[in-house]
This record gives sequence, structure tokens and C-alpha cells, in this order.
Amino acid sequence: MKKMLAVVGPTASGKSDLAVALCKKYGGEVVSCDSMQIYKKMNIGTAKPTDEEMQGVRHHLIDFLEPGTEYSVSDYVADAGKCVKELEVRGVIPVFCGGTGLYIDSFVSGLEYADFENNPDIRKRLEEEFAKDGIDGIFERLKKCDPISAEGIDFHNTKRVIRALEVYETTGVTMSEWNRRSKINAKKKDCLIIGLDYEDRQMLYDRIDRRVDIMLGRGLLDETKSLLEEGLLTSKTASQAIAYKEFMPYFDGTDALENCIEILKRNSRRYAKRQLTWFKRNKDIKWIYRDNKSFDEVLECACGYVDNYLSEEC
RNA sequence: GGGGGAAUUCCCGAGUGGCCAAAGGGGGCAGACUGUAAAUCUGUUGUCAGUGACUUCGGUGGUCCGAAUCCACCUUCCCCCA
Repeated sequence: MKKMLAVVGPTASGKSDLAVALCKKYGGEVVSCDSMQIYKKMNIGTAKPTDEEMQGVRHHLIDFLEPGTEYSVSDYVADAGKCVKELEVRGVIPVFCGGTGLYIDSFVSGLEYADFENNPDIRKRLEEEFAKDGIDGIFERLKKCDPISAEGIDFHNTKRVIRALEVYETTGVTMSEWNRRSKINAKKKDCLIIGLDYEDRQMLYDRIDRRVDIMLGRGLLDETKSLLEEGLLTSKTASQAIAYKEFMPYFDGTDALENCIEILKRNSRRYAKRQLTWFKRNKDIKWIYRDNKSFDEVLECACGYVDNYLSEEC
């Protein structure tokens, strides 16, 4: 199996620059694993790399969907698979880059997503039932038909409780069973994952704060405004992007701009923490703590890992 | 100069004699995660020791078996009159 590289880490840790540099050095192309940069028109707020930042390196799986379009991890695994095949044919090394841990892990671990269609009516019915009667009834039913899932999902985590029951009612097979099967069939891919982080959490948080200010300077408010005017932030996925929803109170006139900016920064920090929690679980990741390192030092460190990895037996 | 009010754990803020290491919120820290994942959810947040002990509620000194809560003085801040 062909080798692949990946650069992961929390938001604002400098993944994009490193991925581009690695592409240039090793003859690679970037395969994004970012659940928001897939969308067109969401540029500044998602920190989508600009032409200049891409430095002529081709980027895949960014900027290819209308913001209203639904997308999910199973779509991603399929798309990334196609993309990697294409690159391998051309002898190009795929360099994954992004902060959506579920996406990259699902692809690399080779999880097989079961081949069934979601039934939106069933989910809708369950959601209505929840809105009307609360979660108790739904949770009780889940306990009866799929005790293993019920055991592992917190009672208050309504989305996941509903999802688990939805899978059972849609397919007649429990979610725990689907998960078991997908694990059995999983074929782990050969990929070196480099993680970027800061030993000093405050340094990361300062970078996040600064980047929000930079986004504002680049016209984040105008971008938000036009997305709102075009009604593009009403869809499920796009509307949850951090960077746009925080300004809705400002445009509604219910909160001051400065407050919205503070909340945006805070939400970005919390997001970064969740990303770190996710990635830290993966013991295969080679971490580079940037702190006071220059970009060249980080790159050198990464190249050390890559050279070592590429020289290993396939 | 006179009158009134306030000072609480990282922040905001409740608590007005024992049930208070102190509600609630924020923030922080840690964690979970298989088709919404930039989502959703959980735990923890004085110190040390695992059913306990110890130090906290601006400061000092009192009252009381017992005080964040009552009294006195001090310090700082806010408001009103001058």
C-alpha cells in the first residue's frame, strides 16, 4: 500500500503552511480534511487557504460544495478514497491536512461505513417525538432494542440517542452491531500523522485570538453578511460553522459587535480544546510542540519524521 | 466636610449565626465520540489526605458553644448632599 502523510492539530496551529511545505519537498498534494472548508463562499471564516498560501500546490476536497449541501463523514471517506487513488496513479503523495478528527481518523483507520441510506423521515419523527415528550421514551426504547449503544451514550446526549435509535429503525440492525461489523472490516491505511500543538496552551489561545482579528481585517463581517443575505447559513452543516453564527446577534441588533467577537474567540478556543482531546487519543500521532520554534525548525522536525517514515519497509 | 452603599473562592454573583469549602453562571482543566463532528455530550474546579483533616469570604480585634453572616475600628471603591 502506498504511503501517505497527514498534518493534524487544533485550529490556528499552522497546519496549512506545514502541509504545503511538505508537499513541495516530497512531491505531494494536499487533501483537506476539514468539514467546513469543503463549502464554497465560506472562505475567510473557515480559514480556507488563499491562492497565495497554497503556493501553487494543488488542494483537494476544498471549495467544491454549495453551503447548503449536506455532507457527512461517510461522504468524506468515499471522496478521500477516490482522491487518494487518483493521486497514487499519478505518483503523487497525498498530504492530508485539517482539523476534523472524525474525518481523518475514519479514513485512515479504514472504517467501512455501512451501505444504507439514511431515512430523513424516521429521524424527523424521532426529533418531533423528542421535542414533544422529551428523551425518556426514546432512551427507554433504545435500551430495549440496543442495550449496548444505550450503555455507551449519555442520556442527555439527545443527538446520539436519537441517531442510535434511528439507525435501528431504519435498518433493523442495531448501531452497535453496525459498528462491530465496520471494525472487523476495517483495513488500516499506511499514513504518518504529524500533530501540531503548543506545550503552552496560552500561546495557542493567543494565536486563535489574533487570527480572529486577522479574519475581521480581511472582511469576515462582509462575508458573514452576504452569506446571511443569500440565506446560505440556514442549512444544518454550514450554520454550525464557528465564525458566522456568532455574528447573528450583531446583525439582529441584539448584541454589540465586541461581545460577538469575544464569543467567537471563546468558541474557537473551546473548539481547539475538543480537537486536542480527539487527537490526543490517537497514540500513533507524532507531535511537534511549536511554542518558540520558527517555521523552519518545525519543518525540519517534520521532515525528520517523514524521512524516517518513507525509508521504512512498505 | 456630611449622608448612604459595597468589599465573597480565577471572574461575575448568591449567601445575612450552625445544614457553607460556600448556590448559579462564566472561564479554566480533563474526558467521551462511527453517517449533523467547527456538532453533541460528560466530569472536575481552596489545599492535603480516598468516608477525614486543614486554610478561606477586604484587614485587625471582639461577641458567641459556633461567624462569610453580629459589633468596633481600619483600608479601598461607588453613589448622594455640600
